[in-house]
This record gives sequence, structure tokens and C-alpha cells, in this order.
Amino acid sequence: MSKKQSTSAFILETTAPIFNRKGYVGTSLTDLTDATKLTKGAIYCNFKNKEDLAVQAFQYNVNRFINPLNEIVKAESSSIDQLKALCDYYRGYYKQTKEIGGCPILNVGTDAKYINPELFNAARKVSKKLLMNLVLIIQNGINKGEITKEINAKNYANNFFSMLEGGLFMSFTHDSESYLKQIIVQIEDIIDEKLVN
Amino acid sequence: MSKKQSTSAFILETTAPIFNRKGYVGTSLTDLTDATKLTKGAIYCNFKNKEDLAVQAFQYNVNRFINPLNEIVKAESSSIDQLKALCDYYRGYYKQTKEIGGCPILNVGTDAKYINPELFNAARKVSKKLLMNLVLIIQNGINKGEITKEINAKNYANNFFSMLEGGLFMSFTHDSESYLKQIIVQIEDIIDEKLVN
DNA sequence: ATGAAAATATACCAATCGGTATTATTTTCA
DNA sequence: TGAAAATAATACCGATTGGTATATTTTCAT
Repeated sequence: MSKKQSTSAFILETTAPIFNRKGYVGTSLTDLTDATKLTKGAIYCNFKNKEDLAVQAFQYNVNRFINPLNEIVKAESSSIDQLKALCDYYRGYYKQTKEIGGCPILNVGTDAKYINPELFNAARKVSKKLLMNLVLIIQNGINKGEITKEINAKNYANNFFSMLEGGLFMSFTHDSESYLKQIIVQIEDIIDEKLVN
Repeated sequence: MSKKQSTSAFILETTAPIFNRKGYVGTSLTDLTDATKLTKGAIYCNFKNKEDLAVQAFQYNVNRFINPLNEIVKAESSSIDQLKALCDYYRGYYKQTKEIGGCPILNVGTDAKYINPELFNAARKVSKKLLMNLVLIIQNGINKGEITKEINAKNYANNFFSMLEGGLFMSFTHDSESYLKQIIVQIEDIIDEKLVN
């Protein structure tokens, strides 16, 4: 790993939580130089500008807290088990993301929409991808006969994801993971009662 | 209405959507003077400072888009009808709040947490109040025998609210009201299947 | 070991930030 | 109607914003 690669990685891992907490305009270059103990010269040598850094920092948070979900889901063979594994993953998601100030998708999705379209677009893409993967799990379950064909895969994927993000929002505004935990119980109930064939 | 009252009202109604869209740090005094065609002198004569204006602007949005819900709920006598009326209200909530760039509770709740504690606190209070009213509706329904006593009022209130905010988040990040509409259908299903006695 | 290249620090830039003191204007009401 | 009071505009403040040109240091292949 070259020097540039290592310091770029260092800058990303230390500034990603700051961007996530304070938002794009809310974090200043001074915040970043203070946290990294580097100078603007170093930062602008490794990143084109503030927007470039913010987008990569968001991607860093996604890689760290959301992408592991893919592997966890893949480890299960049946679609129902995959959905249950997803629920279990999100059960720990509040405590995990508390460290960086909440869910990156939720934070960037609401923060950046009218102030940084490119950053917002990155969040929207991740959200869309997650949504699509959820549809695939459910649709695959229907095809394999594990999930009843009476239901609409897309509708349930949308609702599950809305419920998770909503539970996260409530948990973070009220500083209590119970909101997320409760909504996950409800998701599991729906899986058992409406999806299982 | 005194001059001060009328221009204060004018400033609030024209700046509230801007704060809601761009967030607290994201909206500058210049944004506000441009939109109102007033000068900083006028604004600082009517409001103590930017934070004061932002908090009042948030309250203005709440009065405009959330408080009407109270009257609509009060118009129904049975608790189930009240819950259904609440669902109907939120069915139009996306189109209504699209004009100001989304749900004020969601926006301020995620935007202000680490950059303006007082503003964030205002959002948290409104969220808590809404949550409490929802508990009261359900608990009242249980007391009157309209809703089964088997369920936990607080849990369902929490979940309904999480679902609504989650659906709103998804609708606004993907510019489609279908997410909110779908989640409301699911809330209504839960009311019919789990709550009705 | 050395020299060129890459990476970082320093020093600076114009523009904008929120806020205020002063001045000018408008409104209010005796 | 006129003078006091309230309101708004102007002009300014120091601090901070993101960004850059230049100087210095570090890195690493030769």
C-alpha cells in the first residue's frame, strides 16, 4: 500500500463519522484537519475537494456498516433464513452505528438532498441497491416455494426497508434502541404470518 | 396585528420551507434575505438570532402540517376510526410536505442532532408528543373495548410512527409517494387484524 | 547515498459566514 | 399633526469558509 493509499484510508476512516454526524455543510475543513491532525495540504493532495471526500466517506461508512449484510445473507440457504439473518443483523445495527451518529443512508438521504445532489445520489443508489437485494431474496423464496406466491415481493421489500429506516430514525432521535428492536419483531411476525408458505 | 407580528409571520412562512429543505447550517442569512426581500436589519429586529428563527420556523411547519392531525382525530369518536383517520391524513402527507421538502420531524431530527441541540430538542418533543397521542388513542380503544386488550399500546404506537416516518423517508429519497402509501396499507392491515376487538 | 518525485505543511486568497452599531425610515398614537 | 417609538435599511465587524500556490519534507528507485 502506497503512502497516498494509507493516508487516504486514514483520512476516510477518521472523517467519515464526522460527515455522518454533522452533515455535509455542517462539517468544515477545520473539523477534518483537527480530527486527522493533518493540514489542508494533505487532505487536498489525497482528495479532489470537500465533496469528493464526503462522497468517499459515505461509501466508507456503507462498506463498513451495510455491506457486511451481503455476506451474512449469503451464508443462509433458505430465503426465510436469509430474511431472519437480515433482521438479526439490523438488531445490532443501532449499537454499531451509534458510534458514527446513525445510519449513513438515513443521514445522508435527508441531509444532502437540497445541498449536495451528488452526495444525495450516492445515498439513493445504496438505498435502491439494498431494496433490490431484498426483492431478490423474497422473489427467490417465492420461486423456490418457500414463500407464498400470493404476496407481492416488491411491496414487502419496500415495507421492510421503510420499517427498518423508520425504526432507526426513532431510535436515534430518542436515544433508545427499543424502537428498532420493536419494529424488527414486527417484521419477523410478518415474515412468519404472511410470507412463510 | 402589529407590524412586528405581521412581518414576523411573513418571515416565518417564507423561510420555514428553506430551513426544512437545506437544514440549519445549510441555510444562510443570505438565503433568508433573498427569499424575503428583507434585510438582515429587519430579520434581526424580529428574531433574536438564526437559531431562534430556525426553531420558530420548525414550529411553524409543525403547526401547518402536523397539528391539523389533532382536529382530524378528534372528529372521530371510535378509536379505530381515529386510527383510520390518522392513516388517511398521512396518505396526503407526502404531497403536502413535498412543497417544503419533506417531513419537518424527519428532517430536523436527522439534521440538527449534532449541530443544533436546541433545534433538535424541539423536533424530539414534537415526536414524543405525537407518539404519546397515538398511545392514548390505542389505550383509550382498549379501555372502551374497541381494541383487544391483548396488545401493548405503546409498542403499536411506536411501530406505527416508525413505519410512517420510514415510509416518508423512502418516499422522499426516491421521489415517489408509493412507499408511504404502501406502508399505510400495512398499518391499516395491522389495525384490522391485530387491534380490532 | 543521492536525486527526482511524491506527499505534506505553510501561508495565503477572496468570499461568505452570523451578527451588530448606526442611521434612516416608517408607524403609532397622544 | 407632530413627536416619540418602533421598525427596517445600511454599512460594517471579526471570524471562518473552501480552496490554492508555494515551500518543505518524505519517500523510494537507482
